[in-house]
Amino acid sequence: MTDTRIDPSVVDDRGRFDPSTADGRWQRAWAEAGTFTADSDSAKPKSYILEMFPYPSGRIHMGHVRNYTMGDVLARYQRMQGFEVLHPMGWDAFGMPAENAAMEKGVHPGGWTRQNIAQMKAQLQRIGFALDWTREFATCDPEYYGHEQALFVDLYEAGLVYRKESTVNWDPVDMTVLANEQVIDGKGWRSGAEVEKRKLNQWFLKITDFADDLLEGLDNLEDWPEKVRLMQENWIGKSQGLEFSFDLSNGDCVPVYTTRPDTIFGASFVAVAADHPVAQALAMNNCEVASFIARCKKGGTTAAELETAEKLGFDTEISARHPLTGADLPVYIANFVLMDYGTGAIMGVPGHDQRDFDFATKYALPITRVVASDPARADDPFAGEAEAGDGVIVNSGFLNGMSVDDAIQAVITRAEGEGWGTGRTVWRLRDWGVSRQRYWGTPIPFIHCDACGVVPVPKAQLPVTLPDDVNFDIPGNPLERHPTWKHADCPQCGKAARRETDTLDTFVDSSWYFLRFASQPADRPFDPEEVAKWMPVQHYIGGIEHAILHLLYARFWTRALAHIGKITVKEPFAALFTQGMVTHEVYSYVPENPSQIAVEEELKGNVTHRHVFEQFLDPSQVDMNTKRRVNDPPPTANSAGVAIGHKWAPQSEIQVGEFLIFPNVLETGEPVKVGRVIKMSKSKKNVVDPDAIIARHGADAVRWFMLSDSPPERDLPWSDAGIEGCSRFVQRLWRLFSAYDANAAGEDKSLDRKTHQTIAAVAADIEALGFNKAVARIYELTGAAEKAAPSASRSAAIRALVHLAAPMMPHLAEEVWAKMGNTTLIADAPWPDVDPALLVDDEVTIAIQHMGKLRDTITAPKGASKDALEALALASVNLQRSIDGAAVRKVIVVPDRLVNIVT
RNA sequence: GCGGGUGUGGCGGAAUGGUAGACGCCGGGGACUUAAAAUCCCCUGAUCUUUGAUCGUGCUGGUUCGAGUCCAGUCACCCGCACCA
Repeated sequence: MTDTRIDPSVVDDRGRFDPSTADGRWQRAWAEAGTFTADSDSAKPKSYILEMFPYPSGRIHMGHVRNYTMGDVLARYQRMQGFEVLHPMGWDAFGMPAENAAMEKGVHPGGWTRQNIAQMKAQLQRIGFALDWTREFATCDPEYYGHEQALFVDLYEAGLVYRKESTVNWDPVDMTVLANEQVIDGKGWRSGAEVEKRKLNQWFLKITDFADDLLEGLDNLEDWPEKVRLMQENWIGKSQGLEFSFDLSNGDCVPVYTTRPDTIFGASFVAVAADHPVAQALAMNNCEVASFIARCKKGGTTAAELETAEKLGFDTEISARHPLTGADLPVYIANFVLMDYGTGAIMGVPGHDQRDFDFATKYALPITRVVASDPARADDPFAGEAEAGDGVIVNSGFLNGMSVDDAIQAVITRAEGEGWGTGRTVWRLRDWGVSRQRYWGTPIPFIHCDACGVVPVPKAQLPVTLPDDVNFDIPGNPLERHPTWKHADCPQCGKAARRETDTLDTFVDSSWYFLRFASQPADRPFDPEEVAKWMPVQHYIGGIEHAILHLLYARFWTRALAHIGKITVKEPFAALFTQGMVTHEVYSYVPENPSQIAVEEELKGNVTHRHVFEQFLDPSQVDMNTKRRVNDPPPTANSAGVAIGHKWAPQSEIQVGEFLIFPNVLETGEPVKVGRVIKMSKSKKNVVDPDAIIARHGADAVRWFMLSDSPPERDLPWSDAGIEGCSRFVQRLWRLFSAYDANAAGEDKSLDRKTHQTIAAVAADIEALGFNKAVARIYELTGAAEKAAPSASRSAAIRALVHLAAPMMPHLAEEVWAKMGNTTLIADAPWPDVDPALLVDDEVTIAIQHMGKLRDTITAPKGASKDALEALALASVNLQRSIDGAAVRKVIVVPDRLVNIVT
């Protein structure tokens, strides 16, 4: 335990707690004592608490504050419970925004990133997080990405890295590859040009080698949210299906794969992808086919776009022979069939697949029912959509009457027996493409040699560092056009060769950062023994938006490193928690010109083309204080004294209690439209800057707000009233603590009970991450202690409260702790003990119901017998009035809970 | 389009199938004050014939002595969909 020798005389002793001096004082005290520096050699049990590290965008936002406050409470609580806690912080520092800033502002991505990191670190420190800053790093540090390059080479040598062609979004005007988010409505975000699909040779990681293991591992992740495990399971998408071939009328054959062989009798067409060999062959001497294929190449590459795009088909006039019925099916080239999935060709079963249904409807192809709810309904028509559900097979020869599952097996067995097809397990999961044609990322450490092919850069030459002298005046990859960087000698033959100019997906950086936090030797990525001391992460906290990609990639990367013997853990995160977003109302207005009418129509709810004129407003620009009583005349000036007169619009007023609030622009008095409560985002300007709030209310009030009210997995709506309430509570606790008297005498049994029940409940709530419930209990105990007369019990309650508040409001807790005469830090204090005898009440309230409806409540001793409770209930006047003389048919007694009389 | 989730007072929410609305915010009334701020006390789901009752957890049904909770369907919103992080 650290003796900080705090001089109690420096502690503010006036009426109010003053965060502006206290926050910094305690932040310095923790830093000087090294309170939160994790000791790998400690004999204590270890706990690794981690929140998803931030992208250094420039400013910390409320979402970060919420995320890190939750982790911080856990870290501080676990220290109080006697754990040696590792709670590190770093920066996910590579990525596109730095390059965008470079293009827009002419700054270097590295300089911009470093500056952002410095700013954001200072912001985090002002909130008083219990972080071990000695382990901080950024993924753009060559020391970090150099080790990443070494690991990438290791995986390459283990056969887990390969190259293949794959499709990217290509902007034909900017001559550059676009990220999915840079494609808006199928057009490039800068150029506005229609995006094309283009093939490039790219690097891949063999995540599919681990598909089964990643899937099975989910079963053991009991402390992960069920929904995340389900999402990952569906994403991996293991399915049993049939691969078989159609013989074509032109002599070729087309292999197809289907997960629904049970519906094979319902097939009414065959469709191939635009870049399928059959389509390509036709295009050679048919320009109609060629132009159709070119049309299919337009548009973006995302699943959502592909699946919502209009279904387009081209009838090749080739026919395919159905292997069971012998029927001739038309063969189409279709834009919704993808070469990357399965075999690049499908059998179309319109009755039982929505995409096929849409396609068949458009091209007037037959739609046959082969699955029905009941054999008698074999010829029911379709209600305008496909039926993908379960049922009984009909109109299907030897399959009739079977269940879907049995029919799948029966078709596979028959196909294998007759030799025209084979059962196959396939995965929806695809290998992970890690190539990015960008500058600001980890260079892929390979050299292309005309003689030796692709050769890894020898470990001794790592890191391959990024050149600093680059410019972003023109689009495209600066590494590609750098005058010297890409010229290197082949490590094998020594001849002139070329460096790989692709960089790694930033998801690679975040797939092993937690290992580097646990151990950071200079000469290796990590030390396996040190890693084993801390891993797996005991609590991993971050946004639900990472439910699939980041978490699956990190699970894969950890397995891959275990596979090549680098570490012993396979599963990186023992428990996962996904927190909700911080949201805020959106404020907007339409300037007086060009159209006042548009405002009024909008305010009346008649939506117009407002978006053309709509201006979003920062919450600080909006006046929410101009109000009047319902029967008062309209306001003539806003709260800043600006005349509003004709600008006042009755439709824009919001009723709150007896008042009508007129939201308006502070500076001009223009009426403001208060929109929906959505995630804080720069584009909607509904952001609240944590710094301004901390400056005004102190770190503890902000932390308290982040934990209060909303369950942590749900969205938290920011409100000024809410933060003010939190700020008041900080002062209220301070006043209560000021009333502390170490020498008070006397016992208050019921307060003792409340104190011990609260200690136990708050501990349980924190362990279950139910921070909002822990907060409510602290409010209750605070209220009870305020109302109680001075006594030893009351002093004990106040002492307990200081401990309970310590993980949540650490600055206030330290201040009070010092005022109480302690010379140690409460951050080092143990969590208070609970007396089990005080956890149970001796009296309980029993609900008395008649036919399940509450009629009365009574107080009874805990553990009273069923007979006694029944007798007490029947004695109730209210109950007897409700029964009104009817015969009692049944009495249900739930001990210590209720009695229900059934008549 | 596909996969996953959420829905309870004016607002955020609480509630092992067992008293719906704990706790907080907002609002109202009062105390203290020359006044204000701060603080403290009381009230605060709706309706009605108000010592009491009826209704009420997105919507429609079902199971149960009893449903916010379980089941079926439905609507709305949110997250993800492989190059945003």
